[in-house]
Amino acid sequence: MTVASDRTPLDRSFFDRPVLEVAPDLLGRVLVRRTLHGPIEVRLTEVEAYAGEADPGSHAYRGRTERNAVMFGPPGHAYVYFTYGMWHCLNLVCGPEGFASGVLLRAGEIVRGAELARTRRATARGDHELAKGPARLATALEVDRLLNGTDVCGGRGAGREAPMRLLAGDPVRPSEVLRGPRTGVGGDGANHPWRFWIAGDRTVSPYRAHTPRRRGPTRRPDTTSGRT
DNA sequence: CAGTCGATTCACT
DNA sequence: GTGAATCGACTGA
Repeated sequence: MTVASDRTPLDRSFFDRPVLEVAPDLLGRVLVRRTLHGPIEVRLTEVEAYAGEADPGSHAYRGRTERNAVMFGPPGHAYVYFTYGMWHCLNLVCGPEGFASGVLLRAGEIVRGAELARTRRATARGDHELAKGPARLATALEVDRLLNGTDVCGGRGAGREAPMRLLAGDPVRPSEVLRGPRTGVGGDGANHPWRFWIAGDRTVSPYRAHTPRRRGPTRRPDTTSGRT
């Protein structure tokens, strides 16, 4: 018998803890995304922690920039970035403020609004693939840079109108949580086991090691042909 | 200011 | 398993 998911919104104190404590605690929680066409809800099954300016794998490494500014702000806000010229990824900022930590939401199970999600994720072969991967999750939830900085704890008055909220859901038992190295992270940041996922869940994305960019001859404009 | 490459995904061999 | 797609942030000169 399945216990009904707890729809109590999580408040800011949930995020105002060390990121390595928050990350595994996010598994089984439910993120509600309110779109123009209706709500989409995802039960988080895979996350990764990024731990401050000293973490070589983090966008916050080497300090604050315009892009990563949200990570340096208060916990409970969304850090959304654009990558590979076509994808968005969604993070939730953790405490303490100024430490620049965040949790990348890597995968989840769409538990409401699958039809809506499917319109943006037409190539998904099954519902379990709708949010199987960080860019897929952001796409399924219609998350883009406009949501960067969004308060997911919904301050006063933001309640029902908030574009994103995090609900208590059904946190998983520690015995169900596995951890390992972060996906796609290279260099000195590769070895920390800061990726957390729910054991045996089909919506968890496959691990991939960092793939260094193929170094080819740089194609520069051919100045030896054409008119001179 | 130009070069490099990314917390990825998809099509194809 | 390999390579392309695609653009903007970041870096170093």
